[in-house]
Amino acid sequence: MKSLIREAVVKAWDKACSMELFSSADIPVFDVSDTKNKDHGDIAANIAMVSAKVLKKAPLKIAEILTELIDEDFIEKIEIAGPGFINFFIRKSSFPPMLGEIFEKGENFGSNEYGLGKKIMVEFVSANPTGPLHIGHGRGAAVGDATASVLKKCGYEVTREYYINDSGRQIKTLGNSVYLRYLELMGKEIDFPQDHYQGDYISDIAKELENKYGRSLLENDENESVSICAKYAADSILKGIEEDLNAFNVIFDNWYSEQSLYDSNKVFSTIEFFENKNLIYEKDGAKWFRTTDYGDEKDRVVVRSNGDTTYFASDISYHMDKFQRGFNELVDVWGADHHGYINRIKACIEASGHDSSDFHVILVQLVTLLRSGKLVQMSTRSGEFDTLKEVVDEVGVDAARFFFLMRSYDSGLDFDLDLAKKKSSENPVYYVQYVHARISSIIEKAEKDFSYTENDIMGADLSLLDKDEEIELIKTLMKYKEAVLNAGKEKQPHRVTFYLMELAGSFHSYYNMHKVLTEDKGLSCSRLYLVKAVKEVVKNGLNLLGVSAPEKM
RNA sequence: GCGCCUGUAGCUCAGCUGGAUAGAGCAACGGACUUCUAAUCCGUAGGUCGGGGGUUCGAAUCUUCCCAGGCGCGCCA
Repeated sequence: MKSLIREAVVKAWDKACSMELFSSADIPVFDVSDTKNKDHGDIAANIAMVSAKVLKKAPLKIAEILTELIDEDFIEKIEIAGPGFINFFIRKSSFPPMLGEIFEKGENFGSNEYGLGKKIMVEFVSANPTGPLHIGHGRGAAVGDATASVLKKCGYEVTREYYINDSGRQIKTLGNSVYLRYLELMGKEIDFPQDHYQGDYISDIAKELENKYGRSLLENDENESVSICAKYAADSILKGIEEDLNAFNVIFDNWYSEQSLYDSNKVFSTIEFFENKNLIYEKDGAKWFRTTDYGDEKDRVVVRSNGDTTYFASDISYHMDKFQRGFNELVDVWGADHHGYINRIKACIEASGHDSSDFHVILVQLVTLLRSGKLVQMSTRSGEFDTLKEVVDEVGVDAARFFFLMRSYDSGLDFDLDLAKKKSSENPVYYVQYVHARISSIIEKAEKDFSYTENDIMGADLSLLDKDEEIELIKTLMKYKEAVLNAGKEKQPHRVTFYLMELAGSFHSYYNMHKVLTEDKGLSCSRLYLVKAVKEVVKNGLNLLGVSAPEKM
């Protein structure tokens, strides 16, 4: 609709130019937007104000000229208001036919071609395989997954990837932690260091190793045993992570191992590549990347003076590899505490000749858990849970995902466990899902009690949809496309969540105001048509969020 | 000290690529179930958009300086 208005305005502009009413032929950038206020019609354009300067005419005069040159069937009337807004009132009857698109496109309704022809990778969670996922990872998982879904709907070819930090010091520490617990099981006195992994899951893994190897690990060389422990523990924890994610409806296309970057020599060749470009230099026995050349605050070490590469080194290599694999754009979902890392990665991307604007970091802010209005301690030592699995087990996948996506990721989130479980009006998940269940129930009744068939509904006379609430609902439905596009452009999946809450509100109002099923078959079927369209869009949107659309509640 | 994020109704937050009278949910108050699911709806009340300057036809939105909170500033990952 907006694009039709835009076309009409452009047409009028050209006409005005050819009639020499306007001096300039270049049409300035202008907005065509939905109005907030009904008195302002359905759609407003600000072209008169925007072009006042170039045309050297008063906005009201420009608006007057343009409106006289616009003549379209679907426009009922045009008004000039305020400082020069042109307000368009759309003929009511032009709204209901728009619903057809929803059924024609089905699952593809809402999709657009914004990212067509582009490959994009969304890398998210990527938690170290040294312990179970906690609630913060859950937020990252929900945000990353929904972002990926939205991007796909925006035409991108999307890959969801998990980067496994299965190399380096923390894996050694993990192996050591497990080995020590294993020794403990073998009856040895141990001294368990504070900086090792404290959780009970470490002892559980040690027990598994006992079952598998008996006492034989004692006989091996210690280094070898530790590395067996490390490998086993990382695999086992990673498997648990994958299970928890699957249970959370998050499926990755690819699991990418950091170690593989070393095995294939990619880390080394990346360093060499930048050394040849004179972007890596030696100082104090270490190798430094000249990230300050590209806007970073200080240069960063890639190879320590003891010869070990840093995490940063493999991470550069990893990001280079992403581009080499043919991705045009990269999205990384990180915890907010990693924000200091952005500039150095961007620096390397620029240094490698890629455009850092193709690299988007979604910084997900902290999650805190609330029970009975009180903060749940997030320490692993306390008896209270903080793992993703426990939260999902308690509140369910739908509520958890919806809550994570209910606000902008750069706002902190207080996850209220009691609210998430509550089956009442306070809980927004059900507010949206209820729409789907209600409509399902109406349709079932229409078929059973009234014997209205699918054909009756699809062939309904849409001109009967003329109530204000119906037009409102149709307008809201059509806004879905815009919500998806903006969510994709901005990489902000919460826009879809907010849209769904708006649509749900619009539907519930309508439902309470007008009965769908009546003895009047014609009217009933046209309303069923409308309501079915709502059902489609709700399902479509919930699907993007990874939340189910129940038939019954 | 420097950098990033945040500050909008009593609470939790949208709105931030500049647009008209700043929105929603919860909480509060008053109403609506012989009805397609009341997990719902309708209404009332609630605001110096943290504060001051600047940019312009127009600022919650852009800019600058302050104030407050969170996070980050390793040859850790």
